[in-house]
Amino acid sequence: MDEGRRAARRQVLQVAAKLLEEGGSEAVSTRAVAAAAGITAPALYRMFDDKDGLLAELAAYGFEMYLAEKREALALTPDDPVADLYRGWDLHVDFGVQHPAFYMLMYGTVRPGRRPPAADEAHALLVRLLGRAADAGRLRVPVEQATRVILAATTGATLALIGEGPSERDLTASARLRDTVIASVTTDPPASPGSDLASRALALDAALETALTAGSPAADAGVPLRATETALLREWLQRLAG
Amino acid sequence: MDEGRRAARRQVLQVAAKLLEEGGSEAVSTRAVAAAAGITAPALYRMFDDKDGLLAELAAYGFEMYLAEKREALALTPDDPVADLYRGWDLHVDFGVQHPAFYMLMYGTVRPGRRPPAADEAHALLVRLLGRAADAGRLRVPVEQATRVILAATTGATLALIGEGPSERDLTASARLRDTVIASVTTDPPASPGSDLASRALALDAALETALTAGSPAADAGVPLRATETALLREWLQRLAG
DNA sequence: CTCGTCCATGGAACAACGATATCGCATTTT
DNA sequence: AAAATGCGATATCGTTGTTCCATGGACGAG
Repeated sequence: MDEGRRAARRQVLQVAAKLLEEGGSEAVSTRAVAAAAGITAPALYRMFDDKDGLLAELAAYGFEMYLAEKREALALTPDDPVADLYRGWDLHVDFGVQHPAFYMLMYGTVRPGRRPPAADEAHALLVRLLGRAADAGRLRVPVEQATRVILAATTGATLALIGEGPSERDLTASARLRDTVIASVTTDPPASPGSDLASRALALDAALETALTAGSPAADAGVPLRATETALLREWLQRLAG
Repeated sequence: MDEGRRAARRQVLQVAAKLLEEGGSEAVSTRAVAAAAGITAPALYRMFDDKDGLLAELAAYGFEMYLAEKREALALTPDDPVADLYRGWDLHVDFGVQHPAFYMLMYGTVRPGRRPPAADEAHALLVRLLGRAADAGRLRVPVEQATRVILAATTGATLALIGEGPSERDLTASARLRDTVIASVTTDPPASPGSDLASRALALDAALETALTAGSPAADAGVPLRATETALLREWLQRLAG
């Protein structure tokens, strides 16, 4: 009857999860969990060794919920690895603001020595996402480094959002940080040569314009071309941009 | 004799800080602090109302240390607001990894309702730094938003570094995130027209190169210039870059 | 069917914690 | 000088994490 054991554990974890979501981490005491689960304190101590053991399994339970949500939502996108990164960020932040106590338990409790082993699954999911991006040639840094950067930024943004009350919550900062960080580790989709040429030509033309009109007369001292040459150059630039 | 009160408070806070740094947050119990400070529990409860009050003032004490370090180090730079942002990031992270327990108390304890009032000083310092950058025209987003973005990214990076053991600590991720985030809210320094021209000319030349060598022969279909014209254009671009 | 052994169980208890009331003493006031 | 007042320390309360020990039931042997 080992199955009964696991079912009992799961039921205890469910009631502990309910206590955590409703009353925060302070509501999760061994006595409260045991009483709410209809068992006695020593029984709970036989299931999970410590309170730390209970909290560790509770965190694992949270990661299960998190991964279930995330996998379900990510399965919809067929194959755009970078778009999956954006969706992954938003799902992570959403989970954090909708389950703040769980999120604090899962990501906010950092102890210099301890690393929650349950977090490795979520870590692996992010690594897999980034691995697919790397396989598609859309990553400009190693997967390992991209993982660290994205994870740090995501948890920072989520914890900041949790810290603000639900009223003054400003999602634009999270969105900005998301766009910036993801753009910094990924590369743009292969653009058509024409548009790339066009933008660069326009930029060079604008730079020439400012260089020529900066200091009134004889301003072309910084431009190592004759006036006729720059004129023809700018005409070609216009044609490239067109 | 109100001064004696404040001196006593300060001494209690100092011994509490020592307990915190040596034994982590678990070592900071009202009894331990009172015993180590040579006072009794009720005396400690008269100085600070609650344990939360003690922890709040302890966090304020930490922010004092933090701001002292930061102001001292930042005073050295005369006036390059964006460089100050980089230094501010590194100082923040350094403080976090060197005082993990204090950092967790100051930045890691986020409760949906409570905001530590002592953090406002550090927040104000960052706002001041960003305000100077904005005055210098180096900010491309409002100060408020830049503050949120930088603070979230910094705390995320620092908490991640604290979470890793002191052995496998990887500072490159923090540096990469720092460069990315700061670059995303600031604008490049007004470059001299010459160097600006040079970089843009080089970029356009590279784009031309890829456009020409992309698809084997007759690749100049996307370049609306004759072969001789592109040759002369590229020569001028080289001269601009030189 | 009865008995004995083994083991999970749960009530009770221990230690430490946050927090407070009661008592004694010193100082001040009339 | 006697009463009043304010302060600090001892003792205490309720709660938490954790464990001990007696109890009771399950299960195999005779």
